[in-house]
Amino acid sequence: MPKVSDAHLAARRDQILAAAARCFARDGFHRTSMQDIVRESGISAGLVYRYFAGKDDMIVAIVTEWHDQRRAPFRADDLIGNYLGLLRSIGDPGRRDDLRLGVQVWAEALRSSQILDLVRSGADGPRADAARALHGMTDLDPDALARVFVAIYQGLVLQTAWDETVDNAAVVDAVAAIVARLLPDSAGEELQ
Amino acid sequence: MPKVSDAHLAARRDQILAAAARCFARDGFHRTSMQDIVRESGISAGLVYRYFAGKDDMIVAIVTEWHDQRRAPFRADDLIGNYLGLLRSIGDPGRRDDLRLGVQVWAEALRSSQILDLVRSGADGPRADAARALHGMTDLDPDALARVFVAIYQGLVLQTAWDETVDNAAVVDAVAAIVARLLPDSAGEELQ
Amino acid sequence: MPKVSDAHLAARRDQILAAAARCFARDGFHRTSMQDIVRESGISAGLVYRYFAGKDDMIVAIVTEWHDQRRAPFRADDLIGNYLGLLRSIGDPGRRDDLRLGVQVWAEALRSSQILDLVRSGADGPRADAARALHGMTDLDPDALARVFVAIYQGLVLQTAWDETVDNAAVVDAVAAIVARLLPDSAGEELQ
Amino acid sequence: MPKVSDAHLAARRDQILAAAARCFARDGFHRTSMQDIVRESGISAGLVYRYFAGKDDMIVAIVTEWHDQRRAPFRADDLIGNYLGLLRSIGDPGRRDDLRLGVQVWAEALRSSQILDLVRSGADGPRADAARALHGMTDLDPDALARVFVAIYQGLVLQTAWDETVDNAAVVDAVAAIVARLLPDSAGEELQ
DNA sequence: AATGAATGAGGATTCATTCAT
DNA sequence: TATGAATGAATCCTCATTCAT
Repeated sequence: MPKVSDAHLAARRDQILAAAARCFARDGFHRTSMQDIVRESGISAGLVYRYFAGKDDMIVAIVTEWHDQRRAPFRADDLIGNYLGLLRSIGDPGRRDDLRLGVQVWAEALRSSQILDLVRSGADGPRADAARALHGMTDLDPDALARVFVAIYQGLVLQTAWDETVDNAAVVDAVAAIVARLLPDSAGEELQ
Repeated sequence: MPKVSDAHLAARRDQILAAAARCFARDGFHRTSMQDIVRESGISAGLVYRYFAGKDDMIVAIVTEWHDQRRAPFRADDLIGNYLGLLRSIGDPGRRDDLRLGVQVWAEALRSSQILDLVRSGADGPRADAARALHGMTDLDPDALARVFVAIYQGLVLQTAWDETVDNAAVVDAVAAIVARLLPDSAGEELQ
Repeated sequence: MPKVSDAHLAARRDQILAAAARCFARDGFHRTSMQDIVRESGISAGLVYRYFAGKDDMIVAIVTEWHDQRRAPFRADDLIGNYLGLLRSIGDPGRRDDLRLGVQVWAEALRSSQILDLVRSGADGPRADAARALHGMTDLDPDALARVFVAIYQGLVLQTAWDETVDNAAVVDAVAAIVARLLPDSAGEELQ
Repeated sequence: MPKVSDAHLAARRDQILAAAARCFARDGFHRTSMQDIVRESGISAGLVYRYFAGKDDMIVAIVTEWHDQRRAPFRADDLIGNYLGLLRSIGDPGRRDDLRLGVQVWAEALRSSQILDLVRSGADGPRADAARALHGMTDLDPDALARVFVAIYQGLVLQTAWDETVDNAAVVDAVAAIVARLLPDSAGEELQ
């Protein structure tokens, strides 16, 4: 009976992960010490290790969660609308830490094949979906075009992480206009 | 006191920076120890500290150099040609470490305002130049459009750093086609 | 408050001690964590502390029990037979952990005066008994001879703990022969 | 040129090993912290790790050195004299820590196969030599007899480690007398 | 100029023990 | 009685940096 509820366990885990995410977003993975996370989470060092085998394990958990939250777009039927919505969400002030964390994850993927696999599995699927959808909508290479759209997303994340004053709406409008000219047929039905 | 030539000093400095760049590209800034750099450079620890005040100073030097090498494009008169050339250079296998280092720098810019300033000063100028040049070439917002082109560059760097098998030529072709449709007037004179 | 029977309490205690003995025999006292014992015993950490004040207390309990089981020989009237039986028991495969634990106890006795007292009180009495019995049976110094016989026992324990393939029977035969030559009068009546 | 002499390096290493040996003899391997060794040696933590890869490596070095110092006896032509000299040396007050360390090593050999190999390789050779030499000197099983003599040595080490008041001379005399009766032919030439 | 030995604070992780349930 | 979540001091080890040579 001292065994606490699963909800409590899950909440604790989230508490640690949230604190870790804040730390990682602020200082990067390898300038964040476990003590930092302990302080930020208000949970003792020993307990953190009951939830995560170590720092690396926590990083993997963070990245996994990060990607789980970002799966939706690129998939649905309203591809372009979803994409533009995704771009728009980059401008949400509440997502600042999210963007920063994302950039740290990108860098970490270059060091850790495990992280790279997570990042790729989160990006390759949607990109392939997008490429498939682009078939027939344009005479340009659909795979290349999908890469370009992903690149725009990534670059905008980066620029916004660096500088929150980026005029997101203007960029989204520009991208929408580009899309409209590249895929004129889709404009009527798919643009929001 | 055997005073050595300035050329010798500069060569030493480059030797250290080159070794550091390899280490940083491989392991990131904060998973690279000074010992790693000492080993990789073949230069003693003590001497490294006569060229650089510390690790942070070395990171700044690396980033400064990294941006100095990337200044040219976006400036010249043949803006679009330069841009596409820049994109194309991402596919150069010899630049792999460069791309990886770049991604690490992006992440580090989120931690260090000094690095952020360097990164911004390296990006803002060209982007402003580009925006100015785009004035009159299109009815889209030039600033937003410039951001989009920078984003494409950044995203392509990231995707290529993760996966060297990216079909760079196809992406460059797609971007060229996009540019041609967005800026039809410029096509004749500026596209390579 | 569900007061349980004394038998239950004793069984619990033995369950913990048996698990601890296995752990200690395998890893030594100070490379065995309380968690190891918790795992091995299947009893919760909290409960372990209701039976033992702490790890040191458990070690004392283990050593006490270990010596209680080893008191018989050297005392009885058939001194030599008992001694040889004791040597023979070292070869019993079922006592492997016992031997290993014994060696750990010997080492621990060098650290803890409490353990040393236990070990000595377990050894000094029998040795004195043996010395007394040897009086008149030999012209050698009885105390020294008793020490030699104890040493043979200890060394054989050690060698067998290290290497279970030791030919115990051959060693016991050799010791019996030595005894027979040293104490010829006793041979007829006392050797098994 | 800041590279110090090999003699200095060796002296440093010995300084650390000597301090470690004192600590290990006092507290055992796993109750001695690296900080203890740092304090005892007067050498900084970082430097210790330039000489030894870690605690385990230091233990191995200690055990290796310990056995190197104990190789001589059992080998020479004057087997019995050497053996008795070895027993006698156990009583040397200056070797107290040595004995204590030895007992810790015996216990550690049960945990670490690397230590066990060292211990065995230090003991098996001499024992085999002794057994060979005993062939023809007695009608008892030479291998078993060799084991008994080794056991006497080990047991005497243990008893002396526990209690420095053991009357070593009396025990050595007793053992000499036993040897004289078991191996009467050898008495004249080999006993000291 | 150049070396690399030396430092000690700081890093991740484990552990004996306690306590709310 | 019994649980196991929770603690935080202590452990092993690494690292940026300095300094005698």
